[in-house]
Amino acid sequence: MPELPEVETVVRALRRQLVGQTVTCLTLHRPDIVRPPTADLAHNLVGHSFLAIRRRGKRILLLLDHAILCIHLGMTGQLTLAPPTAPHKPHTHLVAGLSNATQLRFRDPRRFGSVRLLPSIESASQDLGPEPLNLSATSLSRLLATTRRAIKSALLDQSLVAGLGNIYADESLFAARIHPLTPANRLSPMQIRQLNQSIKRVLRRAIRHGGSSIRDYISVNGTSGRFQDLHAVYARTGQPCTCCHTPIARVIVSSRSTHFCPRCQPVSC
DNA sequence: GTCCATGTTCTTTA
DNA sequence: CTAAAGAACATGGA
Repeated sequence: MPELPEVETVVRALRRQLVGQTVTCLTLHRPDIVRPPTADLAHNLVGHSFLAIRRRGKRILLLLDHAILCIHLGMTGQLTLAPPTAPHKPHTHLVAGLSNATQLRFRDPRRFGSVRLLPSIESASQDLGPEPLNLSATSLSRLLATTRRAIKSALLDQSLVAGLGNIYADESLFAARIHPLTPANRLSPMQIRQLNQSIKRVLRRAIRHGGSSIRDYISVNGTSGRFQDLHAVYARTGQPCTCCHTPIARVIVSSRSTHFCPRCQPVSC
């Protein structure tokens, strides 16, 4: 489940190896990962160079001279660099040959991922809230005041804040000691400051550890992240809380598994 | 064979 | 009308 830290890890690795490379050829094994379906990827990529690489929320932005290639990893997407001689893993949907004789490969068994051609950097932020790493408590407070949904549900909403998914929403709420079902607009100013700080700390620490390799996530050179070993609540149902040893509980919020410590994250009223 | 994992988008409900 | 909840998508693994 690539979320902000996993995407950031991929982007940093790609930046070192991909910037300056020119696309020499393109093979699209599954054209249905390209959106819109009418976009002519080969025409727009072959002969063009990658000028820069950025991340926006969970989106990977490869800047070309005339457009932006926007890649979303969905749930199981992998973006790797490999020599042409390396065998293709199943579900490899796109292969771009590069001028340094390596290949940029995109595989995605579940095909929730996508590859888009965008006209401008502004269009890459369409429907996305601010970056959580540059967010002030005041801004977060204003955003959360607009909804009465459970805070867990609000944190998953990319149009509110961009980049958190199920793992880091749960980990951030645990670090802030906030119950995931608390209505977003009922958090105290103190809780919001705590949450804002916790989100940043959790995300920075996860980035430092190369993200979480839960199921399919790997970085550009095929290496796994290490942050899954440091999760306090995610996928730890029934195991003792790292802080108070109470068994971690699991509830469903917004039809997603939500993990929390009933003692460290009490319902606040 | 059943159930579960989840990011996004579309549809339905309140 | 709007906000929120729910369904659907896809596929491998337990």
